[in-house]
Amino acid sequence: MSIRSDVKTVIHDDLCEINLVDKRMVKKVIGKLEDDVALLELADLFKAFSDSTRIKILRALSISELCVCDIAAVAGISQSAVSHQLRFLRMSRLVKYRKDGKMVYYSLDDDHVRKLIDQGLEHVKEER
Amino acid sequence: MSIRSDVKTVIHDDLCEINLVDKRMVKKVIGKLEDDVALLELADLFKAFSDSTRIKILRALSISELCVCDIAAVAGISQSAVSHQLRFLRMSRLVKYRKDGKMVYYSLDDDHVRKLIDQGLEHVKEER
DNA sequence: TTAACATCTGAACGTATGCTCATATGAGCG
DNA sequence: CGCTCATATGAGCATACGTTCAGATGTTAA
Repeated sequence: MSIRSDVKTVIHDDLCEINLVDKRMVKKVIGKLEDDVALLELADLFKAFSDSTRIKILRALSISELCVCDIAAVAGISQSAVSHQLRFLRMSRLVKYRKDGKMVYYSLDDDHVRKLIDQGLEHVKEER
Repeated sequence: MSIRSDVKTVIHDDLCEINLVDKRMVKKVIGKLEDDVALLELADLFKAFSDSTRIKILRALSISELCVCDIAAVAGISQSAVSHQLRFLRMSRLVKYRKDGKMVYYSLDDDHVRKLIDQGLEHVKEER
């Protein structure tokens, strides 16, 4: 019930008071900012790209559709690890798959994925 | 010294032998794939975007330069947490800063960062 | 100099993450 | 049917990560 007077605290709801340097700009930024759910989804999207195994898989699939064991060969990791990561990518809707007998072939679900990887690679390459 | 006969094992160096379904395609993909270091850097780049606090900070900075305490206000988290994440982003060379007295103002280091966020947002918004 | 303030930093702690290992499922084949 | 192969999955474990807390640093102003 009491009003917090802790210096470090900023009450977020109504943008008050304490410790704000440029109140107007803070309001403006909060106004433009996407809602928390969207930003969480955005973070989760990038999370899919943030592991070296997964990015290798995604990059490989951006070159060609591949079956699970060939993905493992390309990425140089165990089939089990690949399978776990593919599940992650499937659930993130970044890859799709088709079954052919006992084989399962994976490919990118969406061209955005390719674009994101390309954009990222561009940045990485510039940093050299 | 002994040659592994474990079925699950694929010797990566010379693309051999066991469990490869489409040997030609595997070779082709490996040929096109960036080297491990580049892919690791790529994963690290995306890692910077993969946390909801960091993406919030980056997105806020893509709207306007802000000082630390205003970032904390916008993101709704403690100044200390912000500071730790800013260090991360600084070391990833995604943000730059200028000092003005005791204040420190952060902004995006590079337009690629903005592009990546925009591209990601586009994907997220389409998924609805 | 002292006080107040903005920011930074290290340690500690709980949680999330990615791997391995063992095993399950499910298709093709003899 | 029973075997093999391709893939999937659950448990367990070690490591990585993000936060908080306490305190350090550095700047401004009285």
